[in-house]
Amino acid sequence: MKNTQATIRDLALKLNISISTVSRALRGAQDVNPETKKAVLEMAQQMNYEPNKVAQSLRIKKTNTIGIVVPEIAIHFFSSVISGIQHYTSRHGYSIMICQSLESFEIEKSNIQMLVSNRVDGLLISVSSETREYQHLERLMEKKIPMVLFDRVVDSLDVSKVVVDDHDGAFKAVDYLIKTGCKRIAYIGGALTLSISNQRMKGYLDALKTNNIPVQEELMVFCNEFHDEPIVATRQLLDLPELPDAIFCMNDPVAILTLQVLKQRKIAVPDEISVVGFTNEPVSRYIEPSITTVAQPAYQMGEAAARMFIEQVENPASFKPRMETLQTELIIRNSTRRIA
Amino acid sequence: MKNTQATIRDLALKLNISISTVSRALRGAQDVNPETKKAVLEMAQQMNYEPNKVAQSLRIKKTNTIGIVVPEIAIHFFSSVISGIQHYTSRHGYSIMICQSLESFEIEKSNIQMLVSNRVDGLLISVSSETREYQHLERLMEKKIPMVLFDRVVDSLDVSKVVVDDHDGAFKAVDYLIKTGCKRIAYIGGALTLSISNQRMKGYLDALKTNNIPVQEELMVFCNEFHDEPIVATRQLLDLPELPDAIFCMNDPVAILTLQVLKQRKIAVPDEISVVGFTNEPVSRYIEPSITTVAQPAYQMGEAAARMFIEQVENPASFKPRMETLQTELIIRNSTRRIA
DNA sequence: AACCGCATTACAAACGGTTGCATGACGGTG
DNA sequence: CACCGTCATGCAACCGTTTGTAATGCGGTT
Repeated sequence: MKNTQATIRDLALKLNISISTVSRALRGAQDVNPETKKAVLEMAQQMNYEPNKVAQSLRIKKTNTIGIVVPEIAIHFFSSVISGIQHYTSRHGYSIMICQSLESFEIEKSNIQMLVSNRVDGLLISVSSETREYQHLERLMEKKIPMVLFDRVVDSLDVSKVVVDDHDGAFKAVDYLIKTGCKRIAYIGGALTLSISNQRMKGYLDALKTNNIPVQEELMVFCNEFHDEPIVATRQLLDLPELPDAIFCMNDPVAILTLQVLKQRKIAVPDEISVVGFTNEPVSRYIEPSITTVAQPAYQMGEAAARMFIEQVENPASFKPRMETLQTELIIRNSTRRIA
Repeated sequence: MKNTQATIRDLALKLNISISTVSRALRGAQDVNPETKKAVLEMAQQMNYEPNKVAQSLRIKKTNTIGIVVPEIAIHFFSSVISGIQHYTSRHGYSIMICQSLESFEIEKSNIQMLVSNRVDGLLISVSSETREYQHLERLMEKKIPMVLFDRVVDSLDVSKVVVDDHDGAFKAVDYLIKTGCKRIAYIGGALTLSISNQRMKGYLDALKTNNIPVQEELMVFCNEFHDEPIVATRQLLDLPELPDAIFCMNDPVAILTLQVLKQRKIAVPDEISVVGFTNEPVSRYIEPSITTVAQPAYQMGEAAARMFIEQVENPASFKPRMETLQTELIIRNSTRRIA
């Protein structure tokens, strides 16, 4: 943003024509003499002119920038989603501005405020695990700022969403565990305020029900964060009078911690206890034992969210919020027994 | 960017005072009556006013946005660097705009152009592996746009840089291998156009030299990408008349591929061949065997780059480009033998 | 010669802020 | 009473574009 940057006015001065003509020439308008146009383009090239998007944005009231809020960028799942978003939006001329909430509600709010202040054309958001009020999102809706929620969505809001079929993913995982002969299947989940936690738990419960296995309250534990609590949770399960024969973890990081505790206690996986994760983080493939997990199509989720967003901005009148559900895939590895 | 957003003019109208007074009140200027100020702030609150940063940026010629270009966001190392950058810059009021080059020179150029067009206050760049001309960066320097290169830097340019002591890291790794008794140590590296490849190779060579081990050309192979070529490279090494007793890989992904080939060929690690990686990706800790690797302080690198950048923008006159070198740490795991 | 239509170009007003300078009111001073 | 400094506020220009509308020139008609 230095004075070294040429402006449209500089070009006009040099060529001795008006600013508006230069502007029209640059954007290839119809009613400008081919020769003038040529001269302008050459001069632009020569003076190394770069259009000032800030001025453009102000004038046309559109920044061609989209704001993204994720809990943490360094989590593989989210950076993959972002990749997907970027792949799609960049081809439509959008830049992206990224913020991390670091799972803090306050930071999430200020992130959004900042993005709105920067007049992004819309927002793609995955809410923090701390978020349980939604006025900040409702305000966006009032202001008619296009928004798409992904992965960590808010059920009660009538906005566009892209999610994974968490219920089905969990169901498939637990159903598989049962087919391998497991009967006492435990569940380590997240706070039920998060829709995904809820869905995964329901999938777990439904799989039990479908297979006529009674639900045991003692086999269900919940964590608010996924660094320390899962360790406590696992120990709690292992201290039960009767051991579980499988543990379904709500995501891979939890599964990894669970495996560590099992290793410490010298419990054989999968012979004594099977473990299943969720997400298919790259690690889960390489860890010993490799983890059976429910793969989420992160990149595709990003693309889908981006697609919905673009539809929405290009067609604000006719667009109706909708929810898109992506399917998961159960990836069978070595932390579970084989089907007999 | 809808008409639903209140402007400073709307506030002025409502309060029946001038635009400039509102502006001054909002930014807490000195010479505005406390009461007026209070009224303005209240009205702003009430009307849900959000300053338009686009207009601000245009006027003050500063966007408080910084552009980042990385090869790929979904690589843990880079997303960690970005985390570090964001942590530091957000506290200084900067937003970040992120682009991925996907290791393509052309995309890298267009990324940079786009960011310049958006008038970011500066750029933090890690160049693509394809990049071997630097006019696009030189142009930035001519335009006096602050820039900091990190990790994948360009030696020949006189700009600020943050790197890891690749030479030392490689040296420590190879030296350790030698201390564990290895004598025929192979190296799988990247294209020497990348400064980091170069430095790591030199570290390898110097470690051999220091320990009076002759360099064998046949033990050094180079890859242009890290998905398929490392597999070929490893096989090539294993087909030598005399097997190596260690392989030093230029990064963890290569090490993982190497381990796979070794597993296929049923060669015991580390008993027959030791393997060392570089970067300390999270996977390398969990894979079997866990990989001895040279840890790079990614997050700190981001912070350092951000710090240098801020210094530069806040103090453009006195700032001199400099290079900051961060130290690595050798993390010993199970892919190498113990020191006797 | 006056007029018209057409292609091309210039003018000027926005967009939403910031900021130097002028203005006005007011109390104090000589 | 004229003058002055201070405080608070308003005016207007500006940032770099876009765009509706007016102006210009010109060849062709009547």
